[in-house]
Order: sequence, then structure tokens, then C-alpha cells
Amino acid sequence: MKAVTMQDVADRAGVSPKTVSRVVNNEPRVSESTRKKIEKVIDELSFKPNKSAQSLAADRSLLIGLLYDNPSSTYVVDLQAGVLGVCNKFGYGLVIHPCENDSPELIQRLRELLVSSRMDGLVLTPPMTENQELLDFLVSSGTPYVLISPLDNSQSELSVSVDDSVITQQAIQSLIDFGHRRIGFITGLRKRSGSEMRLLGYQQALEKNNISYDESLIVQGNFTFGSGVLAAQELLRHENPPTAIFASNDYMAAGVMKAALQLRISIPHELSLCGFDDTPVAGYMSPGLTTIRHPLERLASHAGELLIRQLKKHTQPLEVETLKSELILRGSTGPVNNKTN
Amino acid sequence: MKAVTMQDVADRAGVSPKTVSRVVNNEPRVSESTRKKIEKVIDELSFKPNKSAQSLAADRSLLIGLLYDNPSSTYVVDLQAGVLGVCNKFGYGLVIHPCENDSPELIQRLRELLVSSRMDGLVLTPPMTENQELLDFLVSSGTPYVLISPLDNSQSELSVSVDDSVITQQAIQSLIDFGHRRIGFITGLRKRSGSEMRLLGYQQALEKNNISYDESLIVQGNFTFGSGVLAAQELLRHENPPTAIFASNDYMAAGVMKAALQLRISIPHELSLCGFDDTPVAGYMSPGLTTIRHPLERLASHAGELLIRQLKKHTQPLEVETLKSELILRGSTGPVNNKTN
DNA sequence: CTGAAAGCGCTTACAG
DNA sequence: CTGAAAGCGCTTACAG
Repeated sequence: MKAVTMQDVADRAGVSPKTVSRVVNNEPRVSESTRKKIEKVIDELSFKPNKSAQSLAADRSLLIGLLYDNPSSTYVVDLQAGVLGVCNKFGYGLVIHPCENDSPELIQRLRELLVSSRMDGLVLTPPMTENQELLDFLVSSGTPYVLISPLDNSQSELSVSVDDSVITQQAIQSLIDFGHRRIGFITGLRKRSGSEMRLLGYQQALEKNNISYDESLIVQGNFTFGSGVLAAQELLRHENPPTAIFASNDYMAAGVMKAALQLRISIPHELSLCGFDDTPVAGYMSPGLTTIRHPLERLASHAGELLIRQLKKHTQPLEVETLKSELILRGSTGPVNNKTN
Repeated sequence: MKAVTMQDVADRAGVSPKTVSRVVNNEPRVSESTRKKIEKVIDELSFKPNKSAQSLAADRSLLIGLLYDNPSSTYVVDLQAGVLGVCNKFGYGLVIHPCENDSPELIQRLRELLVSSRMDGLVLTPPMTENQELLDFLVSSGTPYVLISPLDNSQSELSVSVDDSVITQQAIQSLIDFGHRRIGFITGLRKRSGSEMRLLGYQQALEKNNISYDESLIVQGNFTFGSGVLAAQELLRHENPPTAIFASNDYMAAGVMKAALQLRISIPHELSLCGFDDTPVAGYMSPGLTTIRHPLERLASHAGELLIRQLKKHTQPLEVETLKSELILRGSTGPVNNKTN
């Protein structure tokens, strides 16, 4: 079966192809009656514009790229789902591009991809959102992009942000409400704004509750399981150990569990624990891990829509929606054990 | 900067665009000298063919689709990485298509995608590989596809297979070598060939070692954490409980860990445990989970290459390579505790 | 509000 | 082994 073309639609509707094109592209200046008529024929014939032809004629690929460098595949898959959804909605294709933010070839690779796939715009996720060299390259090459970022970059570029500090503050507050006063904090990689925002939330929660900030309860991690184990060992061997630990992601929290098990410290009876990201690991640990979930899929679809509306003519700008993260309480947090205090 | 076109290359090389096209498409019947000359100019100008134009003229999208319905995102991301690699290598684009194998709309959705994205071929993964209605649809619509499958479907279609039974047999053998004779087995969804192959491997291992097959040690699961918990409870409350359990995936194995913890059964001292898939969970449990890893990325790249070589003219068929799965021993398995015997 | 003409950058089918 | 012509299905820029 041969595909239906714009000419076919035009013939059947008794108009020129150009007018069909106007309807397909949602252009103004088409009379309501011819628009209706053409839409009817498009439906009847199930006409779908040929993307290659659209793209060739308009010199736009109708493709957007999603750049990510994240060790958590659930994170990646959630992002993809969000962006994929809006792509389908607006007739765009999605080019996924796993990359290595630290690689010296990052930009060269991207340049090649840009040449071969001719993407019309990009959605960037951390840590690329903070890679100034990359951002500069995109600006200089005239590639539109949006950021999904824990920082509010909205002053300069299009971005969708989540406030890691607010939700972390909430998590710490819930530990405080459980009676914890000495709360260990395992950081992520310190250069990442997400890490800094989480630490900030921790500090704000302490301050709000008049708990003094004890530097010795802050231990640096790097988002890996192993770094969580080491950090936890350090915290748990502290002369005045914490009764709760907040780890800046779930993998490090899993590391804390391992360290606690080795040291025969029972969670949550002797130690409360909170992670970040709500990876599957969190639900499968025993006890379940209290953690924080970002609305990743919605963030991604929002970012994608922001980008596409900017790219397409004849669309309204998108209303910016506030997306909230969620604290998920599971068995790993509980009241302070008074016997230990 | 304007993009370099085939005409630019032709001008500079002093040939017609058609001849450049021949070189780009690796067609025969080009003299070695002009081929060299043109290749040189292509390099100098960094010419990349415009995919939209290629696609429009040749009526091929230069796109392949990857269909998956798998709850494990690491699985998904590994597959994507493999297919993406060959796509880049051969100048193809990748369309990712998460789907729901059980959805009544599966085929309709795919049909829409096929119309709008005009993919030249598809890579299918389980469980879609066993969805006869889907396969029939693809055949009738003339869409080429390859399968990544635990079954050897090579008789009828192109497929890349892994032998789940062989590797499961190895895993069970290693438990037997540790002295285990009563080994519980938690199945996956019974309709999936992967599940059946794993059970077969279990049976073969027992047979080889003259251990009688005890039906009461086989409990049905459905690949979820929860089903693992329930299955383990049943096995561990058996009047003559197993000293080892093989779970047909890691999520169910994590469920076994939880059940064991609840029943105060120590792993690996009182119970050995083996999972399947090597998800991150496996490495983050305490103790680490012994599991089986499929070479997913390589399977996917092999499948993708099989498909693309079939799609492209002027390529050689791919040599079929045998890919082996791997047993990963971690702390959750150990020798039988003689005191309990 | 609508349309005729030209062209996007390739490949096809044909000719030599 | 190489090339001139036509065309893929759209959009652009222009005209009315």
C-alpha cells in the first residue's frame, strides 16, 4: 500500500497542497470552512506527513536530542519516557544520547551527532547542565536547548528546575520530628549543584530547629555504593555517632546499610536512614529505604514541551508548572531509640 | 555555516553527484581512483549526507526501532546502548519504543509509529518475541525484524539467542558443588520461554547429578519482588526446607532475602541464594547476590547489526557470533552448613 | 484567504 | 565505469 501524500489530500479536498500544508502546520489565515474540510479529509485518509520531506523542505529535522550521563538507569528511563511522550504529541522524533560529561571528546561527539542527526534542539540533564564549555558550544553553534536542573537557571536560559534543598529540608525535618538531633550527612560529588542544594537543605533544617551544625557529621561521598560504605563507617565510628544518616542518593544509602550490618547496628532501631532518588534498590532493601522521589518523567515532559514550543512556529508558549518532589517514608527511618540516648 | 552537500563534493572532485552517491553508498562499479579521490574530498569537507534527503529519495527512513517491555531499566539501557552503537556505525537512527506486551492497543500503537516514523526494521526483545499476533502483523505489513530471544528461533526468522538453560544449569551445578542437594526454584511467569528454559536448566543439573526432582521445591513467581517474598516463605516453611534457592530473577531473589531476614534465616550460612540478571540490586544487597549476567549490550549490538546488514544494500551478511552468559558469584552462596543437615 | 512555481539534497531508472 | 534527467513529498518566498 502506497502512503497517502499531501497531494492526495489536496485533490480530495479540492484545494492546493499549500493549503493542506497550512492546516497541517497549524498556520493562521485559513478560513474555518476550508480548515474543517481539509481536517476531515486528513482523517478519512489517515494522512501523516512524511517527516523526511517536511524536514528536507523546511531545513529542520523535527528531532530533539536528550543528553544524559547518569549511572542510574531508572533515572534515564524515566527521563526518556517523559520526553518521548511530548515528542509523540508534537510529531517530533527523539534522539537519545548517553554521554560522558568528563570525557574530553564530549563536545566533538556531540558536534558529530549534531551534524549527522541535525537535531533542532536539546534537552540537557545534570551534570551536563553545569558544563559551561558545553553550554558555550551550544550557544555558539546556535543550538537551542533546555535544562533540567536542580538550580534555577531561568534567568539566562530555558530551564525546568527542582528544588533539592526544599525537599531535603523536609526529609531532615522528618528525622528531627522523630527525635533525632545528631544527623549524619553523606554528600554527593561536591561540584554538582544538586549535592550542594541537598547540603543546604540539611543546614537549613538544622538552623530552623536550633540544632548546631557539626562539621564532623558531614562526610564526603561520590554517589557510589562503595563511597557510602566508607562514609558510613566513618560516621558510625564517630565518638558521638549520629542516630540518623541522610545519604545524598540511594546507592550510598545502600552502602550505609551494608556498613551498619557489618557493625551490627540495627536499622531503624539504632540508626535511621534516608536516601535520595527512589531507585528500585530502595524498595527492595530490608528494611525498605526512606527516600526522596523527583517527578522525573513530568520534569522531562515539561522540559521537552518547553523546547518544542520554542522550536515550532504557531504554538503558544508553555505555562510554567511547578513540580514537587516527594518524601517516601519506609522502614529505614523511625523514632530515636531512647535507650541509646 | 551552510552544510556541505553532495553537489559540493562533486564539484570539488570533478565528478557528478551520482558518482559521489555511489561512493557514499558503497556501491560497486566505481573505479578505485575516483573512489579514492572522492573519499579524500569527503574527508576534507567533512561531508555528511543529509539523512532527510537520502530518506526521501530512497524511500527508506534509515531508522530502526527497538521494542521493549521490561521492568528492569538496566536491562533496557543496556539494550539501547548496544543498538545505538551499531546505529551510529551504520548511519542509522534509533527509535526507542517502550510498550506493553499485554495491551490490546499494542499493535495499533505500533502501526501508528510505523506510519509516522517509517522505520525500516525492528529489534524485538522478550516478551514481544513470543507475541505471535505481533509477529504476524509485522510479517503481513512487510516490516523486517530481528529477535533477541532465549529461544532459538533461527529456523524461521533472524534472531540472536542466549541459552538460559545452559547458564542456569551451571549455576545450579555450582550450588550442587557446594554440597546442596535440596535446591528450591522460584519460576518466572510460566508462559515466557526464558522462564521455561531456566527451569529446564535446573532439571538438567539435577538429573546430571542424580538428584531426584521434587516438585514441592518448585514455586511459581512472576518476576516481582513481592512474588519472591511469598515464594520464599512457602519454601522456607517447607517441612524439609531447601538449603539453597534459585530465583529466576534478581528482584525475586531480593524478595527471598527479605523473607529470610524475617524468618531469621541467615544467608549464606543457612541458605544459599542465586538470582538472575545482575541488576544493580544484586551488588548492593548485603550479602552480595550471586547472579547471572547476560551479555545484553553485545546481544543487542549483534541483533542490530544483523538487521541493518539485511536492510542495507551492498553489505556482507554478518557472521553469527556466539555470546556467552556469565555466572557471577557473590556472598549469597556458600557451602552447605553441615549442622543443619 | 489561497495558489503556482521553485527548490530542499538526495536516489532512481535509464542511457551510454 | 560514469552521468543527465526526473522525482521523492514537502515548504519557502512570492503573488494575488
